[in-house]
Amino acid sequence: MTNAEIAATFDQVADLLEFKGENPFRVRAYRNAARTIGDQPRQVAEILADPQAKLTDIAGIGKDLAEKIQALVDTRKLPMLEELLSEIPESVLAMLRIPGLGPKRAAVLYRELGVTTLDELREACQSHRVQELKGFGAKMEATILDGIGIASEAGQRFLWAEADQFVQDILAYMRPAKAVARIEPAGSYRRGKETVGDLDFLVVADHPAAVMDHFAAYPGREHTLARGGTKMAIRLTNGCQVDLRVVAGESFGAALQYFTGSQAHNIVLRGLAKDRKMKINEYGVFRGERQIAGLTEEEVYASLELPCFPPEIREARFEFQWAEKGPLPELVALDDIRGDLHMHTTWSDGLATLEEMAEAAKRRGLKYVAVTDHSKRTMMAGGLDERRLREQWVEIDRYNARRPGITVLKGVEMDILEQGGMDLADDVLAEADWVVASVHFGQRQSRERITERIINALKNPYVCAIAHPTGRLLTRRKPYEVDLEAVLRAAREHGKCMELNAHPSRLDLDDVGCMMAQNLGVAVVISTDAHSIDGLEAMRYGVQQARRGGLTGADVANTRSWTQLKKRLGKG
DNA sequence: GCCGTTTTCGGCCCGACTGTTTTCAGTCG
Repeated sequence: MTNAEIAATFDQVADLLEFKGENPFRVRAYRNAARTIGDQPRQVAEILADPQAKLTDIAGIGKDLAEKIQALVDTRKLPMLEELLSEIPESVLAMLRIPGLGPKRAAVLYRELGVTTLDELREACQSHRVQELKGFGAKMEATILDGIGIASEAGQRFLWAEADQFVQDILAYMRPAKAVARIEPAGSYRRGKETVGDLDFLVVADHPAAVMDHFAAYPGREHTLARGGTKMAIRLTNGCQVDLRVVAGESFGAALQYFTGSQAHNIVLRGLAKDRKMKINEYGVFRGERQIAGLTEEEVYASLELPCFPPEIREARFEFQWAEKGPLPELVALDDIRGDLHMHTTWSDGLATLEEMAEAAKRRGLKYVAVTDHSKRTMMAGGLDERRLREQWVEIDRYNARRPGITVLKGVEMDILEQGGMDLADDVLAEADWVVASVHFGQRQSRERITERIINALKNPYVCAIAHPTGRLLTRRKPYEVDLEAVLRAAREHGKCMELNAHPSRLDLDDVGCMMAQNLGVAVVISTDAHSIDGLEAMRYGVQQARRGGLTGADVANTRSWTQLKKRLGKG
């Protein structure tokens, strides 16, 4: 059983316990465990098999949860969950996705009206049986009825790049308003999460009502969900919820820290404050009644003798351990990237010529690019055979001879064949500067078989990196299954790199994958797999995800010059 | 259910908004 499956199981247990009205801290223990296991860089099955390691060493996993994880790994079953599901039908959990309807009221609906599905709930609302219940009323009934539509499409998250567009539009609308002294986006958007569920904005203003009036007139607004003295929430016509919070200037730092989260990060932070007899809220840091910080985020963290963590790592995963050890390592930044090592041209399925791609990369400040068109097996993408590849390399030589101010490397994206062999002969690979190997065919093979094929490619002396190592970039459907940890171990053994392929809509090797690579000491290459000039822009999304995974410049191979990288790869 | 320089019990982050109440519980982030 994979970490993601175990996490999903614990989340379901938490939902059911919450529904039953169990001790909220017990519920939180399951939620924490789900998050921690989901973020684990190692598969827990591996940890269980390792005599040196213990599950209870993971923060938040005690004796009981360790036993439950063991049971899940051994039997794929959890007796406790089965017991819960025999008491409560799984379908009632859908009710928890209705905004404004939590476990307490959902339990009442189930207990008093026997509602088990969203359809039954709609019927109960329409026949006005809901407003008769104690604690409910006509308004609540209407809210629920409205929310049923949302619940069926709930869980919808937006890709960061999409959310970025919404954010820029809102900022462009809000910033010129007289009432707005300052506005900043916060939340998971600011933390650079791969997907964003809703947007949070923080505003400094003297007259909150004027800000909210302006916000209420935003052209993209569909309707207002809530509005109070300092807080307002709207839904956009595209379905995205936007929260706005107005604060005074002297609380700006505390509020920005608070609304950036993550929630787990804030819980740890407030716990640390409490240990020191201090209190943190969105207005500031307090010792007794006295405010001792709040103007800036730096000040808030400094009051607890902590560094101002970059937003991307505020997930209570490793940042507090980092801070204990000393100054934070410098995370990799877009400016650190010197070359892009995966892109296509009109020689195979790219839209721009070799020269256009090189010039566009140069304008982005890159010093080198590897042109990595497909190999012959990828026929429909116009993959190159040995002869065509050598022809392309003649063109590359000719281009480089003009001293264009950027170095173009002779590369190829070579298929790992269905049977496990390489699509190109070793003699031609030996002439290449940069070979990335990838799985395009036989994606439905078993996890073991695909893992074996990739590990086999890592043994080839001319292969430099594995492209789209988790298969997420290849298809909009389910990616292939692979044992990423085994692949990374093999990469370490053979001194190879792992690619993080970035694309605005999908990323291959996510933040957790980066954490795994870092733990195992495998160098990551952030590259775009660009098929057009605009595709090169995706580098920023890749860097953002690498930062979330805690990677520094030293962890990322293409922050080095090509000369240094070549030396490291043992070439020339 | 977890955790422990207040360690085996008694804590566990904290405040805003809503709707239902008439002082507050539920929900959300």
